[in-house]
Formats: sequence, structure tokens, C-alpha cells
Amino acid sequence: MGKRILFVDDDASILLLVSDVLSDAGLTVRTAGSGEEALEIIQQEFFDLIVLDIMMKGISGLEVCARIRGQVECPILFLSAKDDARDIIRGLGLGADDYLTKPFVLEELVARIQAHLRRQERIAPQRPPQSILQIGEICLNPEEMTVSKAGNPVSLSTKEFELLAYLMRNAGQTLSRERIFRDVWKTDFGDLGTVAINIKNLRVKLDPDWSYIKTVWGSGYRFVTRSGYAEEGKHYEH
Amino acid sequence: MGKRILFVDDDASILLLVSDVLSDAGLTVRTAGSGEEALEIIQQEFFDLIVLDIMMKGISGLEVCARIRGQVECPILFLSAKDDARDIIRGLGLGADDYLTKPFVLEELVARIQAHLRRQERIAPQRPPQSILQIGEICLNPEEMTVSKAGNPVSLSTKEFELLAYLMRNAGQTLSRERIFRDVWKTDFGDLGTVAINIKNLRVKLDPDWSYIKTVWGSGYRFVTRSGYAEEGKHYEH
DNA sequence: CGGGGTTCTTAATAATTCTTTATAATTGCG
DNA sequence: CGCAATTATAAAGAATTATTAAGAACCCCG
Repeated sequence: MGKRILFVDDDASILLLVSDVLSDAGLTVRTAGSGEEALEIIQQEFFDLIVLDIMMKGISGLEVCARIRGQVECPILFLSAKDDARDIIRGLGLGADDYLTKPFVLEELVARIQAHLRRQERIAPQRPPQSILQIGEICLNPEEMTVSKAGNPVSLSTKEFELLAYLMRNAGQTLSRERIFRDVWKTDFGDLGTVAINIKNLRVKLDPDWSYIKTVWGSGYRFVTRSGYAEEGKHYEH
Repeated sequence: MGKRILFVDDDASILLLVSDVLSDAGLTVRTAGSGEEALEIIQQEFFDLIVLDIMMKGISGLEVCARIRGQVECPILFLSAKDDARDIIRGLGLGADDYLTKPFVLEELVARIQAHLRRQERIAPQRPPQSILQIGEICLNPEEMTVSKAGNPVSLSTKEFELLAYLMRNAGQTLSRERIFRDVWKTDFGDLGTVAINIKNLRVKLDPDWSYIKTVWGSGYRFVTRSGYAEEGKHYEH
């Protein structure tokens, strides 16, 4: 479900037009036709971003902003026909985050809204309480960057840790070297042998008998889903 | 000490004019005359916000943005003579946060910059410096400048104390050496090795097994958010 | 004004991690 | 069995970080 936007304007046609476009962009839109209505809605519902028209009869957008700033900490974007710099400065000074003058290009409004939402994500990412991963006797704690096997702590380097986390998150799937390298190293150029080496390091440190990290010949690697029984034994004898 | 702004434009007169105005507004301004210069500076220093002119000879502002977005998470504001909505949308799509067309009113630029900085504060506020910080069995009292571990007092030097307080206030985040140095030492020139040394001192005094202060290879340091049980053991053996 | 001690910084050295390169081992197939 | 493709291991080099040690700056106290 998309982010929630509150759009406040006393021009019904704009309200309709914009809410259509924003919906198409995957956002959930709630509209209000006046400052009074907006204040009421804001008390009751949560929004990720609020768009306020400044020139409205009754309570103006500026006043709405001044009243809710302090209670609500989502980004606020002003919309106004006045393009005088003084008004813009005053609007931003009230605690708003952006100011767009009418008439505006719809796509620019969408782009600006998404820029704000993106920033919100980047700064305060909703951390889905990074769950602890446990498969067999291997336990990985993303929060503390720690790994243990049968209760005993195992010390891994950063890359080894990231690789293990990636494998465990995608346990059961066979992952190609290309995909692993792209997702864990996050670069396009580089040597795929690097993956093999880190796989080996992991095996040496916490999987000497290859119980967890299997090699799928010609395809890639696979972390077993449940471990324990199906002891397969390593492929290589040395 | 004001927030640090990087201002990039190949027009020297604008560079001078704007940096004056921003300085008057209490901000610390660093300037770059080309995209190449900007990229180099960004690798070495930390900024709270970056202003990029789009039309520059050599590496354009758009390209600078594309390259640093991902590494740098501060707000980026574009400046351009082109007021075509398509350019604005493209700019914002690249991960920028705002777009202002030339010619612009200086005060509006200042207002927009401050709006972004204000929001940064609101979203990711440094925890109030006065409150007592406790993470795991480490307890820090800013009021009395004292630190204790599991109830036993630990004696730290001034800089060590400030560094620990900074780390604990920003627990959970990975903090680059540049950023730590700027925020704790509050000077621009100096050796980043100083940070490493004080980190080591802290570890010796109250974190001999690296349970709290983690090294994020290639990035910086990170104070764990919750700590305690899962004792890990250090990476280095000696 | 000093002395004595602590703290801070700089510089040099050691240790670790990551990547690349090279070599050995294994698998699949004829 | 032998060849080619694939994977594993080993070792070296570069980059990053940790540690050590020594000199400079600072502060407190007489």
C-alpha cells in the first residue's frame, strides 16, 4: 500500500485532477476542501506528506501549517498562485518543506512529493525489526552484526557477514555467482572468483563439513533451508 | 558552529556572492568550481547539504549527483537556468531533493536550504545532549561527565568522553571518520588517524572485546543499539 | 613563572581485510 | 581415460584499520 498523502485545496477541480495523478503514481490520497476540514482530518489520521494550498477562504494554508507544525512531523508542501519570493520565504519559514507556484506541471508536483518521501525513507528507514535469522545451529543477528554456531560466537569480516546474511535470507534458492556478486558487492565490474573465495572463508569458519552451504554445479550456491538430517557430505575429498 | 554546505558552480561571481550570504546566515560554506573538484572534496569531507549547479563544463551537476547518491545521504539541491519541467523532474528523479531555477532570489535559496536542514534535524534529531545515556551496561552521565560500566566508574579523558557521548547519541548509525572528526573535534584540518586512536582508547578502557564499538570496514564506526548477551569476540586476534 | 603530569597530536609500524592472480582439484562428457 | 569447463584453494598485493611510541601542547599547582 502506498504512502498516505493529504491534499488540501478549495478548488474542487484541482482536487480531483491531482488526486487522480497521485493515485496513478501509487500513492493513497485523502483530500480536504478547506483549512478547517484539513485540521480536523489531521487530528484523526496519519499522513506521510501534506500538500497545502495557501490561498483558501477561511483558514489559510499558512495558518494550517503554523498550527500543525509541532504536532505533525511529516513534510509539508505549499501550493500557491503567488510567486513572490517573500511569500515563498515566509512559507518556508513557517516550517514547511517545499513551495510550488501555480500553475504547475503535474509531473513536477509528483516528482517533488516523491523526492520528499524518498528522503524520509533514507533518513528514517522503517526498520522492520530486523529479525534474527536462525537455520540449524547457525544464528545471525543483523542488529549487532554477530553470528554464532551452536551458541559459540563466530568472528566474521564485514563482507563475510553480508554474504552469509544474503545466503540465509535466500535460503533454499540456488543463487548464481553473478547474482550474489551484484547484490552483495553492489558493483558490476569485478572478479566472480571473489565470491568463491568468500564462500570458502565462510565454510572454513563455520561450515567445515559443508552441511549448510552447498555447491550447485554449473549454477551457483545454495544455503540449505533446514539443516540436520540430510547429511550429504562434501563433494570434494581431501 | 554552523552546518556545513558545499556549493558547486563554475561561475565564480555567484560562488562568491552566495557563500557570503550563506555565511551571514550562520552556515559554513565550502565551494567548488567544477564537478571534478566537487567529487574530490566530497570524498574527503562531510557535508550537511550540497548545492549543485547543473550546467557546468566538464562533469555536470546531474552526473555529480548520480555518482554520489548512494554514498552520501545529505540533501542535494539543484540550481539551473533551465526551468523546463522535464529537467526538474529528471533532476529530482536522480535522487536530488530540491530544484531552483536561475535567476533566483538569494533569500529563497537560503530559506530552502534551511528548510532542508531543519527537517534533517526534526527527522533524525541527535538525542538531547543532557539526558543520561545508557546502552547495555554502559552508562554515560553528561551532567557529571562520568561514565560507568556495570556500575563501576570508568575514567575517561575529555576527548574520549565527548567521542563516546557522540557515538552513543548516534548509536545504530555507521559514522564515517570524517563526520566524527568534524562533529567531535570541530575543526576541518587534522589527521583522521586521531579518530582511530581515540576509538582504540575507548575500546581499551571500556570495551576490550569490541562488544559495543564495531568497525564497519571501508565506512567508519558504529555503536550497537542494544547490546548485552551474544558476546561476540573481537575480529583481530593478538 | 616554571615544574610535573596528563592529554592531544603526529608519525611510523604492525595487523587485518579485500581483491586479484595463479594453481590445483573436481565434475561432466565423449 | 582424457579433455574442457567449472570450482576450490593458495598466495601475493593493495587498501584500510589498529597499535605503538614519541614529541608537542595543555593544565593544575606551587
